[in-house]
Amino acid sequence: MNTEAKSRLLKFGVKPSLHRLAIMEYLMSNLIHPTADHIYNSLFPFIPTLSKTTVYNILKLFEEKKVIAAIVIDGKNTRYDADISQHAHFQCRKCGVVHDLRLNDMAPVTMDNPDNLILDDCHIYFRGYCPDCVKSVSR
Amino acid sequence: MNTEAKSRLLKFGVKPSLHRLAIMEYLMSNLIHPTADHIYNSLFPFIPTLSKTTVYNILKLFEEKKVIAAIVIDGKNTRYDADISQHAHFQCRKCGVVHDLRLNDMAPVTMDNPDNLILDDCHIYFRGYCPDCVKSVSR
DNA sequence: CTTTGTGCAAATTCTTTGCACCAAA
DNA sequence: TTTGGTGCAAAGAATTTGCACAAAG
Repeated sequence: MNTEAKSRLLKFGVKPSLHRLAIMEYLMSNLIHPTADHIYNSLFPFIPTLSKTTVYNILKLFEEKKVIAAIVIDGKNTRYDADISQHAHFQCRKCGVVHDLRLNDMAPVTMDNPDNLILDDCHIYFRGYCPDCVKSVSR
Repeated sequence: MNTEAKSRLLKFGVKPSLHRLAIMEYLMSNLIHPTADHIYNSLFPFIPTLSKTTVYNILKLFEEKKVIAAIVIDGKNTRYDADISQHAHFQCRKCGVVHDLRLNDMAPVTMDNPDNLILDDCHIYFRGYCPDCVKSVSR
């Protein structure tokens, strides 16, 4: 059911076209931090009229409206996450998979902000190796 | 004087060629998180034989040897930082400038790591607007 | 010599843009 | 009938690769 996807879009002021709903629903039910390419390839079999430009357009719109979060870790592919709660990410240097990590017990943090920067959002990510990959890597 | 640059390279097991020294020295005295392009353009006038490929080669080598840190925030340009102490970054959404931010009083952090991921490094960055840019942005 | 560093040009990859068409309000 | 969503092809930008030459030990 894409009623959840629909209300999510409406909540953030995004008009729910069929393609937008499909992508939103895909993101909500596949919290694997997919790339634009991944999303396109997954949906194309079911929506043969879908174009990659549209996927990029829609992801950009979603990000601007803050419906989803864009995750940039390796500078190669931008990944997308329908889970916009505050959490950290991990990416394996070898296979590239991205996992969620939830930090516990983080004390209130203060920081010097001598330049009076306006801070919008905070991203935390770790890099390393997943158990499968670490075996096959000479480190 | 590039004696600091030289000892830095030797410390991390990088043979100090002239180009490597020049780039290392540039990074150590310009903690502005430059891009590969920025480094190339800054050094080219003084080293006319320098090629961009070499800049990329050397930066990649430095990063692998952990002489410097690569900073990926916007997925557009990788930036490089000779300051490898643990600190956070800020990038302005408008002008793209990157600043350092130092977090104080962070309590020991625990996290669930159900997948037994091997965590190598941690990056923290904020996005927002610098004081100059926030004026000219309708938000 | 043999290894390593460098450089040119071409290729690759991800993403954006220009523009035209189509659908909905 | 005006706005906005979509799609194709081309452009763009950052980085990598293949290969050849040069330098160093």
